[in-house]
Amino acid sequence: MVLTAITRDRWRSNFSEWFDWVIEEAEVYDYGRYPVKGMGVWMPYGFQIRRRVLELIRELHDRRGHEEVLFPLLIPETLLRKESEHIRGFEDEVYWVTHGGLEPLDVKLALRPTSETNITYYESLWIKSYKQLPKKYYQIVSVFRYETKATRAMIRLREVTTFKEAHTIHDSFEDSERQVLEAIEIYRELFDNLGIPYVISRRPEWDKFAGALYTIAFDTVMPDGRVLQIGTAHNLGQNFTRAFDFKIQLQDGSLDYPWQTSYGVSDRVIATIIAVHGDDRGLVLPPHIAPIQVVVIPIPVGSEEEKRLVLEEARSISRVLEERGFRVRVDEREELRPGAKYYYWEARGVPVRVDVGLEEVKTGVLTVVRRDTLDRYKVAGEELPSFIAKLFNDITVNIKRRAWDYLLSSIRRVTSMDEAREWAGEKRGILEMPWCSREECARRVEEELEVKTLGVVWPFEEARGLACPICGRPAVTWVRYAKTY
RNA sequence: GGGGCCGUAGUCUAGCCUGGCUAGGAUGCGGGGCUUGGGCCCCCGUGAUCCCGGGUUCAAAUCCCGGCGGCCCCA
Repeated sequence: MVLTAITRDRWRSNFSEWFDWVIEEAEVYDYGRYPVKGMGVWMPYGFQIRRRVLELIRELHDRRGHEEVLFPLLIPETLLRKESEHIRGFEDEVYWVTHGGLEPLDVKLALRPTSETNITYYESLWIKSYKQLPKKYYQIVSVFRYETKATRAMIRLREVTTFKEAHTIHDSFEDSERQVLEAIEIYRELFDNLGIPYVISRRPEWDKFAGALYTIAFDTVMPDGRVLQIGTAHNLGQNFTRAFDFKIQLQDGSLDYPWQTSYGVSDRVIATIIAVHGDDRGLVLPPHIAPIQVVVIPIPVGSEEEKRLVLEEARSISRVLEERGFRVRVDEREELRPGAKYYYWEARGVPVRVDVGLEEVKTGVLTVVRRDTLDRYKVAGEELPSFIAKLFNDITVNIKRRAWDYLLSSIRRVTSMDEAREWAGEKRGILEMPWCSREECARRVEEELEVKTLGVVWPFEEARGLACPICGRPAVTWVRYAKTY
């Protein structure tokens, strides 16, 4: 009866294949069949997961005074080219609309790769005074990037269908700095809420957002040991407002360019929920975002009368749980046997299962199984709602701790290149080394270990008394490297 | 940026090298029977412009060229 230990062998050793399998098996996202590279379809079950994540994102922004807006998808070339660093960073991956019907357009139209330019244009029309600031806008939209590298479902797309981009504007540099901190707090809260572990790094100069003063990034470690960027926050300084010649009146009556920040998260948040919590049987969803939180499986055995009793009991349990606010489904399908249903709902990550057979009907004691560990419990019927509520909490805590344990065990802090080379032999996770902060040294490490620089540990951490393992100069801080997606 | 592998029912796959028969199987789906405490079994049925376009040939899923798409490795 108990062949219910969870395994994560495929999850760990064959992550790409596992990921493609799970999003299809759980009917989250149909990828690879659409006749345009890098584009996929959110299926009903996946859409519901996505919707709950978006609700959370909206709540976190709204609570802190952000206002949701919706800007046009098409950005004329003239706007996109206003800020020179910005266009240089995006130029080779922009999709262009060049025709209206058969007519070639005078001004090409970009499918937005991001919206700094058209939003700044409107801000310059709307905002005239420091009294209107700070202003915090956000939108959740599709963005397009003509990726030339291999695309992957939900992780590297040409149409990013779920891009939450926030754009803020301030009357001083200090206030924009405070805003970057708020952005970091929002993302901490978002990822903590979803049980997603992360490290925060300040990206190196050569890898910051095109047009920004600097970029703070959230990264996580995938089961295969490669690192995925899951959120970024940029201080844009006055770069865009200068480019748009956008000035406001300050308290002392003078005119100056306002300061901006922008920060974003994408489909990758959902991909990460799937990746960090899943196992060889499929999804493991945090209860608060699971479309179905409890599935009741009737086990119809015996006489017709006994089958009827079992089904009625299953329905009655479902009603009670629904009244308590749980999202419940009774799987009454007659063509599937209970075992097949277990696999079905486990693949979809339903947090809790309740089995109802003749035994349960007779004794009033129910069999409850939690998805994250597959542990079984015997629970008296009247205690079921409170038991499940507590179980949700346990599951949330357990999967978060498990994910954090994995991330923390993937970080290796070293002080010499010998140790770094040893780490590179395994190529799993994140390497942290003292750094003199010169690009030259980081580039040497990138080249020798075949990694990318994630950036310096944020918040800033002194590397007291240590030397840069490359040049031997005194180290200023700690820097992170990893193989990335 | 460079290299390699691959594309056959919804899905997975055999056949391709060595061109020729009704493109075979599994799974799924529809119907029927039997069953139901961890992916039951049996019968019948259904489903493929063999990715697209061009070429070679009496004949192309198979060989050649181009495109589109997917996966992997290296920089």
